[in-house]
Amino acid sequence: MNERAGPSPKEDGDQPIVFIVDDDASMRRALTNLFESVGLKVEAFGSAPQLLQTKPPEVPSCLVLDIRLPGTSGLELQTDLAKANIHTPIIFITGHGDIPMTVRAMKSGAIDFLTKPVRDQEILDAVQAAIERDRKRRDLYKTVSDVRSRFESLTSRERDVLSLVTSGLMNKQVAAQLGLAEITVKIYRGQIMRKMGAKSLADLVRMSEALGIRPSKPDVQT
Amino acid sequence: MNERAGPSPKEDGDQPIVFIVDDDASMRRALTNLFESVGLKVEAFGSAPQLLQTKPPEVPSCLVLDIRLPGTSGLELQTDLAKANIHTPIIFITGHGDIPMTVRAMKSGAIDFLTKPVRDQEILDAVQAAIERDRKRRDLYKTVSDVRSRFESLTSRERDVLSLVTSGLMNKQVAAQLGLAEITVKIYRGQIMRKMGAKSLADLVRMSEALGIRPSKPDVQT
DNA sequence: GTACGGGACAAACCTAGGTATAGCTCGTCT
DNA sequence: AGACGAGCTATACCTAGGTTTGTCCCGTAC
Repeated sequence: MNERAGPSPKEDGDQPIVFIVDDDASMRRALTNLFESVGLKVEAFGSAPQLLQTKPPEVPSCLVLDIRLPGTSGLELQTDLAKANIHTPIIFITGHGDIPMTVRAMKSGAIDFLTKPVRDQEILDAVQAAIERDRKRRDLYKTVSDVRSRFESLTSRERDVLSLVTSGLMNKQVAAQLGLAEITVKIYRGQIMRKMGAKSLADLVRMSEALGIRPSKPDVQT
Repeated sequence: MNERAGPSPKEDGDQPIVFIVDDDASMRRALTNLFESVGLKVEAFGSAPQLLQTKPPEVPSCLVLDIRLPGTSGLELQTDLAKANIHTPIIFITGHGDIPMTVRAMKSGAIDFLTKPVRDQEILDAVQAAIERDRKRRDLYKTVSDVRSRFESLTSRERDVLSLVTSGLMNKQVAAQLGLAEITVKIYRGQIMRKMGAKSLADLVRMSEALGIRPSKPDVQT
């Protein structure tokens, strides 16, 4: 069913995966067939703990959850995943949901909440949108965590200088604030540019924005 | 009921307003009393067109909408407001809502969706959260639109230079790309700094980020 | 103890950024 | 026609940014 023919090193490069969690085996089968019919990889589980035992996916993916699951409910699973810092987009499916449930799920970031019977096109669209969102989220995350790891390679003094420089101060002002000589700041600044991989001050400013190193305000003078 | 005593110039400085749209007069009264009891200003309407006739508020505010309204439904009103570029947070109240309605409302940005009977504390919390969100939205909007109006005072050449400078190019590189002399770029650059009210290149980069003037990527070299 | 890395600084040197003054063309508004 | 603003440039001058080479102190890991 799933066309994985053993340890083939290529092939699953960026192939998205749909995870299904539903206690109803016939539902799992139906959804699996549906998703595979449009070329998506699928992994299906009967309960929340089974899903949690697998390692978080490294490719764009989404979850299709029945809200009523034995043991951990779909909503609890959503909370647990959020706590575990796993932000795979979730699509809920429900037979007997109510409005407060829906609101809670949507407020917690669910991308859709479908009621049974689910039309094929409806859930395919939802899955497509969810995977697209996850792809974007992953792209952003990759960029930011790359910058963060560079930032962590800075010494504490270099970080001091970074934050003052990106806040717009001149070298001499940075030096004054840190009680250093201007030449020292210049040297640190060069080291920062190299370690951060920034080609220009503009790059550095953007990186520090991404890291959340804010000075005060998008400072404007009248 | 509404304690506005004529044209008093002070008093409504940043006083938030709750707008209510509900065709049930007794419900309007109950909600109005509830909100006023905690010191909130209230304006209540019986239908969507009545609300649309008033000018968009200039203070943090939120909407409390019954989803079933005569004529334009709550959901349609939400869409209309979005089209009119009015992004006041919306709290829906419903007696007989269903899940697809809820999902649609939440996907379109509603902050909450409550079912009757509504507990007092529940809706007060929702209103508080909505007003807080609107306050933040307004703050951000004010900052960005200030920057945008400065940007609009730039000549087209100045804008060219701005985008290349904030993308990290040196003056001579900007000059080469635009077919100008370096000195010309320097002079435009100075004019840009003055017109934009930027105290430093870092400021200018942040402003261009806020304006969505992106070069390509948070450019990193390995 | 010594080797190593962080932190700090200096002299010398070069490039980049930025201002003031002045002068030119071109199109448009009056 | 004349004034005006955008666009463009030059000379001259000054400040800010940035690298290289070399030196010193200190704490810690081996």
